[in-house]
Amino acid sequence: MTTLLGVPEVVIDRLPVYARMLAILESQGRQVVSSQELGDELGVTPAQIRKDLSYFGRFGKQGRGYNVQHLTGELRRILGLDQEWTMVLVGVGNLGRAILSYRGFAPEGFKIIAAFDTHSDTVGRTLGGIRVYNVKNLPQFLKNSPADIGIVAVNAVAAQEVADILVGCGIKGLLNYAPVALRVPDGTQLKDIEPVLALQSMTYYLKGTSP
Amino acid sequence: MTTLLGVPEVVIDRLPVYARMLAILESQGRQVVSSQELGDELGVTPAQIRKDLSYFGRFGKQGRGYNVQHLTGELRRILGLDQEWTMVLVGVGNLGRAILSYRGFAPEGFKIIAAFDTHSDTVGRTLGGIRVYNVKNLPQFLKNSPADIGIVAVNAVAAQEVADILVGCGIKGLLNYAPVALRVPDGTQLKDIEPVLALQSMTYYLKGTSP
DNA sequence: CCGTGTGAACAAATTCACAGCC
DNA sequence: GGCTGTGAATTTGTTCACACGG
Repeated sequence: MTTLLGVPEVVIDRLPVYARMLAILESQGRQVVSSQELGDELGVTPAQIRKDLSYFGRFGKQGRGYNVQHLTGELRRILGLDQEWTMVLVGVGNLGRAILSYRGFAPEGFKIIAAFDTHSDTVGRTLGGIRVYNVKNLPQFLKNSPADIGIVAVNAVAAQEVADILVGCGIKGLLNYAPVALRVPDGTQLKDIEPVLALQSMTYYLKGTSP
Repeated sequence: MTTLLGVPEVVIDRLPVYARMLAILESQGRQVVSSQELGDELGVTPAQIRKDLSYFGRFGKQGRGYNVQHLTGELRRILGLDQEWTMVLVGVGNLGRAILSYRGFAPEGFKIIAAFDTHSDTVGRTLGGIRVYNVKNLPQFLKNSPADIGIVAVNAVAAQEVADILVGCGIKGLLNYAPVALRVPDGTQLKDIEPVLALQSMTYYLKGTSP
């Protein structure tokens, strides 16, 4: 038992992992799963799964485990995945175009509704079914069609400025692909996608290994 | 003072962030920086920076701070960024092609030397300057040209099989773009790039916000 | 029995606070 | 006076272990 606020962020970060595995089990027709089995699949201790879930309620049955379908639904509800989320993309260079053509967002309910750039050669085009507008029109656009999340896909130099614009338009969640530490106000969610940082910490452990 | 092993992983994960900021300061001609200033830039407490650095040595001067150029070099050496790292990519679909054309790896010393797929229409082609081979030839290729890191860019279903092949060929580091929890043996480094998981935990905090 | 839910015990990480040196 | 480096204190997170219900 814990208040709705005050759930550690690490716990929130693990819930989507559980939800994803549960969805797989559900698609396989699995009815029930124990924290032990789920932990084995994910490389996590059963105690951690039970403790994480206990922040939100009592979803299991002693002696049996968790009903897969029910728990999947509960987690999706807790995470807010029972609704569709709208996103705008800023930066339609190489990286931005790759994000526009990425097929992984839509099936999970994340929908890019528009893209923005400054280059006159991309503005006005339609890429991957998404219209590209001049970034000047971003505030106006968001006034008419509010979006939940902004994707920052510009270079490192422009990223902070773009983040500030998005935040200024009322966007409360940023997914940042630019290799820079963005500063956002309290209450704004920021998640970084940083393959280079991931590699740069990995190499610390690879140093001792035979090449 | 601490042994070379036993540095917490969270610390290792922060070092590249420090190194990146220091490189920016260095390029601006900055000579000296304090933990306070560095922390302000990155949104991190000065105490954390000092404690993190203290695992590896004494790099600062009391009353002054850290020599930017020296500390940058030390961090790059600690992380193993003073050498070039070679990578092979497996999976040349939409996502794989985006990774091949990503311009962020090379300047940091991460070089993709070959790509692999099963589809006969991509095998044999050259994309972004990288030759695409049949995945059957992966073990043979790595025997001749060992690589440090494997990039997994296949779909979720094939990802574990690909990971097993790479690990079987002696690869000790995996960068996984597939939306699945891979299982790798102890001693193998695994880093996941998971934009969807990032979004799915972000929505927990966005739920309470006005749309 | 089995497996959850959970307080208690433990471990890890962060922050404090200050001695010591520039 | 300013700022590092670091033990100690504190906070945060994980694991244990067992009472209880199915």
